[in-house]
Amino acid sequence: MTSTPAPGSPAWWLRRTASPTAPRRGRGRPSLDTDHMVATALRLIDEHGVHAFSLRTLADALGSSTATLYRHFANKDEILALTVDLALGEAGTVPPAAPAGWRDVLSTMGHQVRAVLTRHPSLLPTLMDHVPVGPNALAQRERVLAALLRHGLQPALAARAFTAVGHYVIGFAVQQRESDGAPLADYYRDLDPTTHPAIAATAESLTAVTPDDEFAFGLGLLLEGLARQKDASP
Amino acid sequence: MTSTPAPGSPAWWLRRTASPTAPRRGRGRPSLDTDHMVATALRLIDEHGVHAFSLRTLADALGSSTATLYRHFANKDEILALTVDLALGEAGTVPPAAPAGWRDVLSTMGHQVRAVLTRHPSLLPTLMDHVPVGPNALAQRERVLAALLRHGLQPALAARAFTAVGHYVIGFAVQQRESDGAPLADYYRDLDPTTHPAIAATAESLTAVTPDDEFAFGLGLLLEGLARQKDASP
DNA sequence: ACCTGAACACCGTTCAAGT
DNA sequence: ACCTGAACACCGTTCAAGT
Repeated sequence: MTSTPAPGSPAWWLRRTASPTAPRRGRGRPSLDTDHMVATALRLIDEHGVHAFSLRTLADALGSSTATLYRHFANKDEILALTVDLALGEAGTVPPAAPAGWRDVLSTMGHQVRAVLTRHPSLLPTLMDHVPVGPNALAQRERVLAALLRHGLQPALAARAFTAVGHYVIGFAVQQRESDGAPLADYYRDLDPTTHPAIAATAESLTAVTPDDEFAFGLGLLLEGLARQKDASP
Repeated sequence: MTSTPAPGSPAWWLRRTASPTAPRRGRGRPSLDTDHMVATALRLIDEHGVHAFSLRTLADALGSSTATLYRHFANKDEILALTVDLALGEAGTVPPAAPAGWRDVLSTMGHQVRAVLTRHPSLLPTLMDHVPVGPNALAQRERVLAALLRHGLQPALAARAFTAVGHYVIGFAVQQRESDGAPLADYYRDLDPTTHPAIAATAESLTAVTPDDEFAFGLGLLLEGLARQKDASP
């Protein structure tokens, strides 16, 4: 009895990347069909949000039918996972050409992933659902980890640092996301100061800084903590 | 033209908490119906996962019908938000009775929220969807921020620290969540070492530590970074 | 006044029937 | 061999009809 791995799971990716239906670039006929379908899905999600994305809308945009989609993908989750991986491929080469050190590697990675999320904010829910383990995500993880090891970080610290920066970027994007057109900080500031004095007091200072400054501040804080850890057990 | 706030949004919570249908504890007849419905929803989600949770299953469990649910809640999102807030209410009193300092406050908060997520892992996707702004979430934020201010943290740093710890706990829970029965670390370790040498090398060290140690390590790292920031601009 | 069966407009997924 | 209309079993939400 062979178990069928759930889409988006590591085992599923292993199966998919090993299968002959996986897109082959370089040699042979590239399966442009699949690539085009995923690109179309990404565009639809960017334009109308992941909430409005259905297999019927994708089939319509492709001039096909929903049943045909199942000849290219196992199910909707697979399409969403491929969409996220396609967007992560836009992150560019991480680390940069000549990183000044491990801090530079992680800082660049953080800003590049943030750029991807800024370009595709609708992907945030899907990105949070599963740890991305598609080919582009794996390639990025490999590049960054290799650079960190090259700069002398211990393996355990390198892995944790990669995860910490990734989580920070996603967490920041969630926090920054507006609800109902008004930032969360406005909501906190308008709370009754007598029942929530501390929230109101701290909300004032929240709106003083720009999102970019806030992002850089938190990222610097994270790297500072990592540096302390590195020096503590070198 | 009055805009109808989206469920789960700050504006929506303002409307709901101000409405007479909101549960009133202490005085008058408590609307045990609503509380019981939310508690049942939480139990169903705990038992069968948020994926299997539908209004029909909730109505069946209550011996009622889906249409009746709409006399108590605006829609499904409202029920999910109330479920998350109910679970957050289990976090206990944060900060502890006699915190040794702002580090103790944040550390306790981190461990308590982690305990909630351990008890209700199925709530993770819902918790990531929206920043929780229900009554229990607000009360916790107020308590923690007040304690941080009392211990001398600047308002801006206190707000950032609260958010950073919250994001860290959620991010850790996502990372720890297993997929397909096998931890993510196993997947990384089994990758081809020739194509992904750095991932394989760092994966070995990932499985060496227990989740509890890993959690405490990362939290300590975060607090270390915050301490540096506090000392830099007091 | 309060509740609800049944309908509505969807959804992901499957498959017999077309070419 | 490849595609797809139509069906299936759902879903959240609404409302006319019951009591």
